Amino acid sequence: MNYKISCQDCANKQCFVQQYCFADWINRIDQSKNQAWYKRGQYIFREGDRVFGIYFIQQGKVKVVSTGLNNKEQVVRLATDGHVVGHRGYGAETYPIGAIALEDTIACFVENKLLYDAFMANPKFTYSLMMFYSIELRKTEIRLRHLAQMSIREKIANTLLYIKDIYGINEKENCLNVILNRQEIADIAGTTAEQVTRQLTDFEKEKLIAKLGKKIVLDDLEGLKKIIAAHS
Amino acid sequence: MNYKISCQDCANKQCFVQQYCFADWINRIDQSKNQAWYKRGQYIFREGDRVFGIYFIQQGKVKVVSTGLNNKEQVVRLATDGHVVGHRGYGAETYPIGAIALEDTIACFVENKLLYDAFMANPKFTYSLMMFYSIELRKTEIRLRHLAQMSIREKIANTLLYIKDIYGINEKENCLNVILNRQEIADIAGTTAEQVTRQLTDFEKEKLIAKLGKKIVLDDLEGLKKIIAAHS
DNA sequence: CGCGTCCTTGAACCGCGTCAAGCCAGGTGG
DNA sequence: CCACCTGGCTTGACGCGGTTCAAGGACGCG
Repeated sequence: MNYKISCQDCANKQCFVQQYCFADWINRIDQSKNQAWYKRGQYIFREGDRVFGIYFIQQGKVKVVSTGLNNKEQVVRLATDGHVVGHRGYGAETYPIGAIALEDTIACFVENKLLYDAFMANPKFTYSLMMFYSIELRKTEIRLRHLAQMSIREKIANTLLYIKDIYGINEKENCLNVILNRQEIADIAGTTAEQVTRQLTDFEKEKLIAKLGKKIVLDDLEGLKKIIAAHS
Repeated sequence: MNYKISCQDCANKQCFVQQYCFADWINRIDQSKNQAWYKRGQYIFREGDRVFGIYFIQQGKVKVVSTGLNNKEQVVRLATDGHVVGHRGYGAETYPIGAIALEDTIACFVENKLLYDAFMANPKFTYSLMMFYSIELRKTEIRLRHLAQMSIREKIANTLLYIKDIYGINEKENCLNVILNRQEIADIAGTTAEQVTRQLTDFEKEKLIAKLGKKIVLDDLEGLKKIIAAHS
């Protein structure tokens, strides 16, 4: 399965190109875009790679990480369908962060020069991307405060809710729509795998969540929200 | 001193409007912009205020803060001439963060509707703002990782360098171009005033910095950078 | 069945936040 | 000009929360 899905046939109606570019520009982008498949764990790009363009996630789940001391990963953001990753502006030569697929993912790559021309010709496209960044910035600033001020218990409750916000919940089983191990959750929360285990066990005892194999069932959303309520 | 400085006479050549709008649009914005003076400590806007437009800092120094538990402030960003504050998109009704002047500041306020029209008519203007957000996002993501992983010592060294990056250094005395008390530094670093005192004293003993009244002299930039080197 | 990987749990250590007391400098008033 | 006062800065002591280390358990896979 390695054929290219053309923009006309693309199921992702969130795509900024689809929504906001003029028809002839969708065609131009369609023709020169580069589409790639990534398996779970594969890098879409790494810290330090040169920036040649930006990636639109057509379908899948991606984490944006920043590698810190002794290879400790900090997840700075989770992304999914319709989101954009990797655009750090022409100012930056190389990526300050990396992007890794959390499950099988399809991303469309559009190269810098073409993008710039599209920005100049499609005001709504540029505007929508600007808004996207603006919203991401706001979210990141809030996460910043949380990481700085929350206790471990709060951080982990918060992380569960964050994952739910981005990837949603499986209707049938009421569990998080993505499978992450303890270390990966810790990397998002900004703590260690041991603490995640401890807190998840506590949450389970308090009937806030349940474990279903590797899946996490959110039984009591309100209860989790109450834990972080002090941080609004 | 409360007259309005017109865009033609404005000394700030970094301004996105000045740089990237067509002449007739500069005039339109000039006519309807609202210019305001703020003294140190005054709010430009508060958390929860309704969003009516965005502020361009003509001149001055501003901190963007987010009030957490028991009124603890976390500084999410420092801003200065030519920067933009307060634009959180039309999606958000109210400000999730507040902006406070760190010293006397002049800001130009442009209202949402006019802005939108300007975005649609001035591609380079929109583009430049998009880039601005993109860069801010990158910086915030990096700060996120730092807050999550650095020790207090590293956080404070890092904070000093951050302040220097934004506000620069006084050529004559080699000291930071802004006066902040211990608590304000702590709010940026994500720690307490006591820890700031301790570390500054340590840094002074190690000849990395010196205290000149309320000013902080950065004697050994390389030494400070070395402290945080492990976090690249 | 045995091995590897991830999860769990306990215990020890330590960094950091908190509290409290003392200090210093600048400002004010007698 | 000095005494006092106030607010920020400094320093020490203490206790808690969280990281780290280590050992044991559960589960899946060959």
